[in-house]
Amino acid sequence: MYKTNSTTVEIITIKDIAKALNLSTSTVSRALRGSYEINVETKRMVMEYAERMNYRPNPIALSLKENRSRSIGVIVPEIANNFFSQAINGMESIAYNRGYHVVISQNHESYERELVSTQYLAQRRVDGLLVSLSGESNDLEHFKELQSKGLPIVFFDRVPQNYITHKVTADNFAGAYQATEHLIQQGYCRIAHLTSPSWLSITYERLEGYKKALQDYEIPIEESYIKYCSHGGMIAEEVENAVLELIRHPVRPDAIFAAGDRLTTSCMSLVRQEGLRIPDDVAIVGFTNLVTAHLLNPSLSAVLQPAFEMGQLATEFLIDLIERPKTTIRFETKRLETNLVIRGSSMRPANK
Amino acid sequence: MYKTNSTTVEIITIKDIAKALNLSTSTVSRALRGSYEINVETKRMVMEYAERMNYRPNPIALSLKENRSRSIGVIVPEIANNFFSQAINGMESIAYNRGYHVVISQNHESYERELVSTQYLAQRRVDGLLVSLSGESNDLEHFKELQSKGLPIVFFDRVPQNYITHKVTADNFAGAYQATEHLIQQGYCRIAHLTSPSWLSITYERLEGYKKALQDYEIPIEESYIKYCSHGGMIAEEVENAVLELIRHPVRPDAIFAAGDRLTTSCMSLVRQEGLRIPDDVAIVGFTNLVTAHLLNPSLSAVLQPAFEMGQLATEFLIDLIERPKTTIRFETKRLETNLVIRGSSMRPANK
DNA sequence: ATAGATTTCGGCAACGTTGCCGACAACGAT
DNA sequence: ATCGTTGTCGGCAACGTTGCCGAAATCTAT
Repeated sequence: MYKTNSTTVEIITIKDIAKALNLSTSTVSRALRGSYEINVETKRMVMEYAERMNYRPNPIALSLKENRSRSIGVIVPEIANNFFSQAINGMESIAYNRGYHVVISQNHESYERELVSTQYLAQRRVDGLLVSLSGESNDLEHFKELQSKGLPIVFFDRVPQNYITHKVTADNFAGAYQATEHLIQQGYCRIAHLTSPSWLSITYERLEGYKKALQDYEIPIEESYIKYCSHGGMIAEEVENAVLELIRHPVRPDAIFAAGDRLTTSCMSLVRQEGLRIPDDVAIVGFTNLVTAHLLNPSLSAVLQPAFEMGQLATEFLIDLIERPKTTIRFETKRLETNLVIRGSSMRPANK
Repeated sequence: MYKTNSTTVEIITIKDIAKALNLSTSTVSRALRGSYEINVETKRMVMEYAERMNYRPNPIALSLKENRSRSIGVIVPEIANNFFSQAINGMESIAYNRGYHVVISQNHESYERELVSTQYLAQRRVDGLLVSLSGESNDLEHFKELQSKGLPIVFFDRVPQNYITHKVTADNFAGAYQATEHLIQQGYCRIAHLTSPSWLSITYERLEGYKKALQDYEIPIEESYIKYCSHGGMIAEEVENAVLELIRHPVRPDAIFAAGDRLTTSCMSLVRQEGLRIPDDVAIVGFTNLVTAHLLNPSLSAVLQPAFEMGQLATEFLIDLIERPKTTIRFETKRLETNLVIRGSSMRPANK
């Protein structure tokens, strides 16, 4: 007895099958997709042979022919960010179920790299794009051009204002409002806001929530308490300057509401490095999905975004756009609720 | 005066250029690559027109023709892991400089998904693969088959033992030795080890380092102090059971050396949840690149891996394999030094 | 002036696949 | 017997690009 080796060593094509079975390539092709035009017996033969030889259609040839790839491109600022990696997991969960692959790309908060990633994915004929804007992107022509060519794009998290398509965000306004209100209710009244580049949607919305909470509690808005980091925390020096300016402010804030993983962690580091206690000297609430929030010293109060669900929803939107016939679509902007988790970093100190 | 619109709206191909300029596609093709066979004047004309129309060669057509894609595939267990995301950044830094794109894929510690990812990338004709094995992978036939078909593969971090190719790892043995030795020197003597699936290279090497340190200091090895989590921390219950078994051990360990982000953070959570103090009741050292390590409560002692450099090195290896003519290569296994950072979680308590 | 060399370009095929059209046989209906 | 129908299949073209071969025109050398 000898052992049959059923695993392929060479890559087999439809041509090889045709040759081996004395058929034409078109017949094999149709047999494999089960066309009614082909004799049942022939179909069986072809399918068995294909199975045995472990035939897999060449997706590149299909992409070239059909001008699509059954994959969707994702462009995020950083994968080393809990929010984004969770969102990506949500995207994968939906995409795979609907027969799409997910191609991940980073823009590293750079407009240049966002451009390059976008071009790359478009050239590889992804069927759609899921995008969270880089901190540098105010020009969106590259997206608009692709969309006008028929490439569906759905934005999530960092979405552009004047852009007509589906968008998925967290309710940044409400999240920021709750965080600020919580700080106020804990007795803090000089509340600073450390945030991302001013032109980003998330920045604006969170800022508005922050301001509204202050107004509702009749706390004057102090502009020098609001610090933008135009590189979103990618440049350590920038964050350092911002935080130090807050800490060394003539009237030092007694609380900081920080946006994003990096800003929040940097903020905590610097505050402690400067010898201040959290929350006794400065309380902190972060707009972050850090998985280690509960392990920090002190444990970090945080506004959580439903990252996984946002990824899922954005993907469902996108795939609908891809597969829906060219009906006129009413584009939606979906806001998902955030979740404020209160921990040690924002608790009212005993002596206050 | 009217505004000339220089941006393309339609995707332009070499055929379009040929038609517009009354040339053949082959001439245009050669003109664009600057072939000596083409008249300087013609070349100029073609190039100018291509530039103006924003021509970009279709990478899919090229992939089909040349059977390669100028991109390399990366398969990691999780991108939501500081070590891997840092490594990926290292990969990108090298790859882009050498004209390759990086396609990221996750296996979520599952053999099934590793298979799917591998097939996908291979079918998309990536020029090479950078792989860190899933916690479930002991069968490596899918990689061997691809390699035998000529696809270069470089493993990093979690590398297979019996597999002939380049490999890049941290010096897990030395890192574990140092961590264990440090704990011993701090006065801990019942040192447990919480680690990844037993069949992974990193598990074995770290375990050996841990054992060697114990031996060198004449501390008996207690097998019940060694806990494997065969899903690498992906399943909360598994980690919980392992940690609880340690904590509720008749002779409770006074220190835990944990491997990986998830195992370390889960371990800290559970230990504290059980009402034990770190490091007073149980000291902890993690084999992890957690960026928040210094912010944890207590700050976490950790063995750091040079993730970025590992990514770079692995990519250099891979691209060399891709581009090197079929010379007989001496495959290397490179070990990079780890870095033990000592913080609060492993300091000797005062009363000991 | 003629043969050969050089310059400059076009045609064809191929990568793997599918859509479209046409071919041919067998069949039933008139 | 003739015609249209149905069932099966093959051939060709196309997606975008490049390699190979050949062809025409011009130039060089004798």
